[in-house]
Amino acid sequence: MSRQPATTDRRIEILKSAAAAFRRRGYHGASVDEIASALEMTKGNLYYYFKNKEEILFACHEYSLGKLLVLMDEVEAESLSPDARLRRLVLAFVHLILDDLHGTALTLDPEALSPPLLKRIIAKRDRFDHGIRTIIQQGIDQGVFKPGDPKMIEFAMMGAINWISKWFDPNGAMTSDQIGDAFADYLVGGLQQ
Amino acid sequence: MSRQPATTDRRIEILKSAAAAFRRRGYHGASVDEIASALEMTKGNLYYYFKNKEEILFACHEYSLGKLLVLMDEVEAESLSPDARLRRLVLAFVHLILDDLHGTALTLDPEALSPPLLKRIIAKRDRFDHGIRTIIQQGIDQGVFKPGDPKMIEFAMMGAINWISKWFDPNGAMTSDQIGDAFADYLVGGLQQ
DNA sequence: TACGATTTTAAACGTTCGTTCAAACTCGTG
DNA sequence: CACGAGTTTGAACGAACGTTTAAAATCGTA
Repeated sequence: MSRQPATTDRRIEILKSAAAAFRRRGYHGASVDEIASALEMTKGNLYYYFKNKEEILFACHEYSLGKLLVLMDEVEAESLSPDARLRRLVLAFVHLILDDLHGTALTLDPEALSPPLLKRIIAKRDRFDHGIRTIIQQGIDQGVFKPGDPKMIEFAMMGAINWISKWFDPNGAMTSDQIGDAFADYLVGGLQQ
Repeated sequence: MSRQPATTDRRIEILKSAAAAFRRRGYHGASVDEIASALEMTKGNLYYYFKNKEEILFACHEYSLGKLLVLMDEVEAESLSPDARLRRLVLAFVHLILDDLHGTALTLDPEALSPPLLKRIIAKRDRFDHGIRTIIQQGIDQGVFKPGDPKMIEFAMMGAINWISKWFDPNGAMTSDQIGDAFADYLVGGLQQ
């Protein structure tokens, strides 16, 4: 286990501050100065760690999607029935979004990225989407899920989960555990026949 | 039936152009000039119809929410069972978003509004949320829906539907009819026991 | 046609923002 | 202590943007 260089830590701090700012105001609404000030650094200093603002947004997406795909790989490695597998993914996804990414997931407007960077993000997201869809299709094929269009169902599920960041209140009554359970019950339970 | 003044028509055209721009680039990412150019008018001219950019965003939200609440009132006036009523609302909601508002609904970042305007938007949105939740609660009480937290279920439903604007492609294979049916099947059908 | 109200224009403004850069500072190591 | 690489600063820039404004154009109507 080699220690990662100090700049990596700093880069991650910047990403967290940037993600928070982007979440609050959107990519164009958040200023570079705002991201830097939250870390008590000057905005010029950010450019020692990142080439420009767009690269920061890109890194945010890479970070989130990376975690998501690791999650997917882990769950795929387990031998579970489609419904158990889907439930585990929903729970883990909700927890990842709320506890780790603090509401940030696929919500940080990717359209703000220039085409070449956007393409790379979409490619990763597609891998995740495809994984979910495959599980749904398997569930339908095996008769544990009601018949339906896996693509539409997956879009609905992902929308429901991604939307959480719009209403979640860390100081509110609902914990991420409760939200995860409620969502799994509704989104996966509703699929079972 | 009195004809509405010409300025009203022009205002609506502006709102449509603005909504499209806001949808593409977000409120801060879309420029006033972009909104005006699409209508072949100068940006200065916009200020004859609206006080400022924020008022345009506010009017977009008022317009959308107004339609949503009219919808809700219409459905409430019909005497239907909770499941039929919820299904009708989901279908109408999907159609409203896709056919009429062209993907715009509660997605146009409301957080960009200043507190006083935001408050008015939230108040309207709450009325709609409450209406949906009431139907879900009635369904649970009457035993046609599985037990669950109406608030979480409503958040999940609204998230799924609002998210449609992120992936919908007007030139794609899915029509708004098909999407509506698929969503109603999954979101309402999954609730029935 | 002529008048007044409505609508549009084009230029200018003040500000904010992303980015650059040369100089200054920090800190571990020889 | 001295050196040099790594890091931070603060000021400056050019461009983009929202908004204002006075003048011009348009249009309905008498």
